[in-house]
Amino acid sequence: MENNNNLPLNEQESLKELTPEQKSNRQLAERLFPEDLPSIESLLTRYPDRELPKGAMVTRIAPSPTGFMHIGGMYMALISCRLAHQTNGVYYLRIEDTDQKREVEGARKVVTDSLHKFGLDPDEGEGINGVEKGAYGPYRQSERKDIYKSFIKHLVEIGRAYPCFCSEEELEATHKKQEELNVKSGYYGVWAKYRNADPNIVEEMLNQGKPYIIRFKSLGSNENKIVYNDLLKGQIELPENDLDLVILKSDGLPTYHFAHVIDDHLMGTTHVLRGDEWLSSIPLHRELFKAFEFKCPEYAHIAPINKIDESGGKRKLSKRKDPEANISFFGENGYPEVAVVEYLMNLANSNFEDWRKANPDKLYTEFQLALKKLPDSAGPLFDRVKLNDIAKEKIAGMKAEDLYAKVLDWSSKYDPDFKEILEKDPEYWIKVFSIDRGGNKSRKDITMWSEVKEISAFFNKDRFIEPDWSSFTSKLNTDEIKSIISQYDLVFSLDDSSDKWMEKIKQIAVNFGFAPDTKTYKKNKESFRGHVGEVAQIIRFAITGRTQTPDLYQIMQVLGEEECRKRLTLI
RNA sequence: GGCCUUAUCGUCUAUCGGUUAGGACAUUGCCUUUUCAAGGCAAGAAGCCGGGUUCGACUCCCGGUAAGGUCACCA
Repeated sequence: MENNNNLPLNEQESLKELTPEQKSNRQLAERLFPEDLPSIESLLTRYPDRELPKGAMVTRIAPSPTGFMHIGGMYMALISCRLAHQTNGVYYLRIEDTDQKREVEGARKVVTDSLHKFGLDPDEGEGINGVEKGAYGPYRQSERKDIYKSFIKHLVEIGRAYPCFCSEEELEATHKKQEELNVKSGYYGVWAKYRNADPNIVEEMLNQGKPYIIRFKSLGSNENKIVYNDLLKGQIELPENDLDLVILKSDGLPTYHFAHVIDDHLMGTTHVLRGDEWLSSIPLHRELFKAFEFKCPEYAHIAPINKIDESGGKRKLSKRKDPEANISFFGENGYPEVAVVEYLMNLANSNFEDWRKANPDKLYTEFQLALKKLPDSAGPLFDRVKLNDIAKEKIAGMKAEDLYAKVLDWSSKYDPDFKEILEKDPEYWIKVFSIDRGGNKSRKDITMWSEVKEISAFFNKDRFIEPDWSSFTSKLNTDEIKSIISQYDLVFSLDDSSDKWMEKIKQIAVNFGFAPDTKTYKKNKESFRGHVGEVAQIIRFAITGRTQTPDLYQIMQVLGEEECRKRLTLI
């Protein structure tokens, strides 16, 4: 059995020899936490140091379950994952659900599913099946209440934490007063009402059942500086923390600051990668680590992904205003996940794209991500155009079969109509997707799966719409266009080789006063009305209703003779 | 307002005192081409401002300016 007050026996025996202050602290701790809590010693044994090879990094991603997976969170997860795995370390997931107000149903699943989708499943913590793995759990902060309480109780015992009964109004009032007096605002020094409160008063408040929170008793001074070395930003001088900040909320859950210190210590995190909004909390966190005599992890404070806002300023991608802030945006539009990942890799280490160019076939995980090369600037702007380019490149490199599978998968979720069309004749659609695909001259015309239906609409024989010739501009008149098409209808054969096919179009072009190729045309522009391209364009438009398509010869091969004839006689 | 961070082509960035300031995306042009793409080649495009230090500064220092962050019982 645990003893109740977490004290080694010999100290318990010498309880009587404590100073009055120590004694009262211990009584207070007992009064505040009468429940049976695990002892610090037992916790420290329960979470032993990790046995990892030298240089191994233990990283984590610690989202709060808001039902929304931010692209910035994914960026952080990617970097954390790469760094840990590159060093044979551990990358784990911890759910930071200490804010009950923000609790959203099914939010954890959004996190695990998103991570899974992008190939960033954690080594420890909750997986897609909802089951936790790993020996350093539980990995949900709401399930670690007793752990936090044990440590807070310890802090009270040693006089480094105390209850505060201030109401919201009271706090606001001090803040106002501080503003009037033009002094630093916050709960500190003389402004910390309950910092050195009379034990009797505290006891009375407690007896009255007054609501309270627990504050950390800071020993720092705003006048002093601490020197901190950020993995990204280098050496930074910050003022010491002197605020008695809340560590345990009235709902019995810890604040981020406290949970961070306890969890990252117990779980053996070596490198904390987090948003740079945390940078100014470093003095507090350092003091907290010191209070427990824990070793401080290394930190890298990473700037968020931004966008230009309405007024021209930079702002973090916003959950409410920017659809692309939500990682699900990319799935809904049908971006290949790997394109998003590689875009993010590029943001993380700008030399990634050079590596990618030199190693087009390697997995991105073979790239050595350098912590030192993470940008230490103010935060990049999200560049959809650049992402699009990467996506096009990725899709162009895919096999027709894989493309079919991906588009089918996407459609079954977001476009059942297209799914049905695709499933009707898989072989046909794979042939469609094979056009201009493979080799190094693949078309880069698809950015996301959602575009495929529209781009390949003319391949859908059942729904082919008669081309709208009024939108077609040509130096040829309607009669000539009609004549070209009917002439072509007479001569074309699907048995023709691509050369022969070309020959026939050239012949028609010549009949109508066009040069058979661009070279001839350019040499002697005056003698021709144009070159064969313009005639081919007419046939293209008749067959597809479009001016931009892949190779027309192959299109006709896939469409088949009957369909081609049908379309050539429509006009 | 205090404290902290950041500042190079339109965008992401390289450079760690001496470079014609490099690359990628985007843009434009040319070549190639049956169209459209792709591809190849090329062009335009940048050191916030002002002071220092130095033989020499994008790089180091100081000041200004601008942008971002932080100053919660949210993380």
